[in-house]
Amino acid sequence: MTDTNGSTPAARPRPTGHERVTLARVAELAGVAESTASRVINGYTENFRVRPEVRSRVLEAARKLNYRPNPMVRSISAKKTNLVAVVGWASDGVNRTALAEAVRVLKAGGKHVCTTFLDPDYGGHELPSWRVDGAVALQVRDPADVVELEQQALPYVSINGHAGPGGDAITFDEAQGTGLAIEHLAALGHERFAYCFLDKLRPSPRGIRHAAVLKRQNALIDGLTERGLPAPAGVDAFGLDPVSYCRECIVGQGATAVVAFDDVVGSYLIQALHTLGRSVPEDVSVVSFNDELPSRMASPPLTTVALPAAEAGRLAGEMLLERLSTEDAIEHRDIVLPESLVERRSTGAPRG
Amino acid sequence: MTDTNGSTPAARPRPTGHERVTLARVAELAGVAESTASRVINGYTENFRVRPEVRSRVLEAARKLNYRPNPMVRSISAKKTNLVAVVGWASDGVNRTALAEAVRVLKAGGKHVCTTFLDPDYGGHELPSWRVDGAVALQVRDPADVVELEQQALPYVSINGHAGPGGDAITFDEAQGTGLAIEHLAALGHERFAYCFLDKLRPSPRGIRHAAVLKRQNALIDGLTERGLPAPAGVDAFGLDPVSYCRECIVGQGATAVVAFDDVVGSYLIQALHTLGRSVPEDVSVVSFNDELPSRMASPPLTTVALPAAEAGRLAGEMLLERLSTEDAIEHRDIVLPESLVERRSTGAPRG
DNA sequence: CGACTTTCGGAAAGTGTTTTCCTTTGTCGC
DNA sequence: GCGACAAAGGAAAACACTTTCCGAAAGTCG
Repeated sequence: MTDTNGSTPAARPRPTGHERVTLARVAELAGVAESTASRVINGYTENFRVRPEVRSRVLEAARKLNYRPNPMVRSISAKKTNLVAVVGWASDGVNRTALAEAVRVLKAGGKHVCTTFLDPDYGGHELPSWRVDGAVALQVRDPADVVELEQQALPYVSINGHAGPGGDAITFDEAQGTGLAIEHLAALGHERFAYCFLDKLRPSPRGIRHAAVLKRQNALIDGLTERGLPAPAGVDAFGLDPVSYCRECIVGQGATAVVAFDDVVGSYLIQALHTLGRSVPEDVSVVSFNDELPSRMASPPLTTVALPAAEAGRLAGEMLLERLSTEDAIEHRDIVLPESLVERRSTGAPRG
Repeated sequence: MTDTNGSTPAARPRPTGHERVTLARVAELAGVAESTASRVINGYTENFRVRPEVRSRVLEAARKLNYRPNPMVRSISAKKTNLVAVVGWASDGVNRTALAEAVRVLKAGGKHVCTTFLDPDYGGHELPSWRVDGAVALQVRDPADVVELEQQALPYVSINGHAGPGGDAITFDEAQGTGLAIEHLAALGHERFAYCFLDKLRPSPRGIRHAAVLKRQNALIDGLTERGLPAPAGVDAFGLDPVSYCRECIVGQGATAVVAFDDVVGSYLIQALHTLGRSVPEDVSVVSFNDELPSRMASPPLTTVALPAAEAGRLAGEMLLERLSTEDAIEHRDIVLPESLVERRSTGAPRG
């Protein structure tokens, strides 16, 4: 440190690498064969015993050298990596919750998890080139996004999105959830609906929107049609800020009930309606989706359709562990989880 | 293919694995040695030439077998993995923007990036056990979070957080940014300030809060003291919803200017103040931080202190690439990026 | 005391690539 | 026609570990 160019003129200081400490060096220091060191360090008990003295000598040597086995090498003979990739991008709270839960389950099952930023918005479509044992796919909308997984016959579970024949899909029943919202609002006496997404709130570089956007919209259209109610306003409103949206698509169209794409959109709507001098729920009722924090923090708190995100994540983790633990082929499973309505204070009977 | 149980009765169908296609199989099919196949596939030109015919035979064989070199094995002799870990969790928009940009730069530099969910909230503190060449650390607050990186002498760059002597730190000048906010508000004539975090909005399992929460708060306290103004209200307000906060800490304390921790908090404040019948900026001025989307969508749009998140990410990526490309030790760099004030419509002179 | 079984631990093969070091073949100048 | 030299590509070592196979020492039983 003090003498910068002193002692070792030829040997450059290798900040990375550090003359990697290998198993061979540990074995040498402990005075045993590599195989013995390997078995001691991995705690083998079958067909192998060592005297406690040798054992501790090996462990001591490993500790002293700060030995870290190279898992890359380890995985080459094991023919598995214990790595699970997350493909796709957890763009919102529901996906993040589900992912976090799936990761928790997978970690508890001894797997390592790493995301790859596979979202096309974040650097393209390549499969993780470092081999993984399996994958969790997040909200894949385009079947093309899983062909790589299918081709490599990699076990995978798709959350909130599409899965091919080689994987499982866990999705939310958007039609049923939207049905709950319609039912609730219709029972209160609403007849004129609007659907609100506020696309400017979530700029999507590739222009691909959350699959749920369309699903909820279509379910709403279908549900209203079934009940003989007019089609919702606002489905083709793009590029509007919240206040403009409210003016044009709610007030302007005489809508008394708004189905908001999610809680964040719902929160903005309430705020914008206030700005326009309308109150919620007296003038306009708002139902949102997801039951995330914003729905509770809004004033009034939002009536919202809750998605079982954590359960989806847990299931995904468990199903993937199951696929990883067997050599046998498991056939495609398609699990659709029901949504539920959480009634808060943003909905009420329409005026008059 | 036609005879399902014909030739190999013992060999179970291995859904995973697929009898991995190795370089040896490619070489065999092409009728060349493994070494030749390897060199062709990697496009070697130095000290090596092949007849075009052989070259194309190899490439054709690789294509036909859908050959993917095993990067695990490759990394063992290369002594590097081309993998960069992201440790920490991109909890908010600023960190996410910075991360996305860093990832973009790193990918452009030929690295693979994978996050490890190293946030203590998401599964504990272990270092990625699969070897990586370097790391991007996100908002590490506790120096203990980088000791592993230091110990392994891994090149790393810390964004919006602490770095030890072996890494670089890129941070935002929160004191300077907060100073801009104070200056702006003081110039308008405000004297009674509040600081608002709304902790309930961001539940943090481990109870560790964003480092910026305290930095901005302290900078505000110091800045006000310097100007001989009273200490801000609301710094010790915990567990309140937005409306309660506004009632107790703003209206109740006679504050006319609020510094909000970020744009989301600022948006909620505006909404809550409306609920209480106060208008922004006539009754209360609000300045937030980050300049994310919510600041533009709020009504009125928020005056906010912008953080150069993308630049931080870009710098982080470039500095890490630099560290990765050289064997020489690079000494610790500490880069502090200035913040800037974006004036919108949530601030004005206090009433009368 | 000899024939066993344990116990302990080393030697070596295998894992899929890269890379170094060769050998073989063809071409050119004479 | 023959030595030299380049072109083309194969054989084998190296990489860091795991795992199988085996041998020697030590204990156990009749």
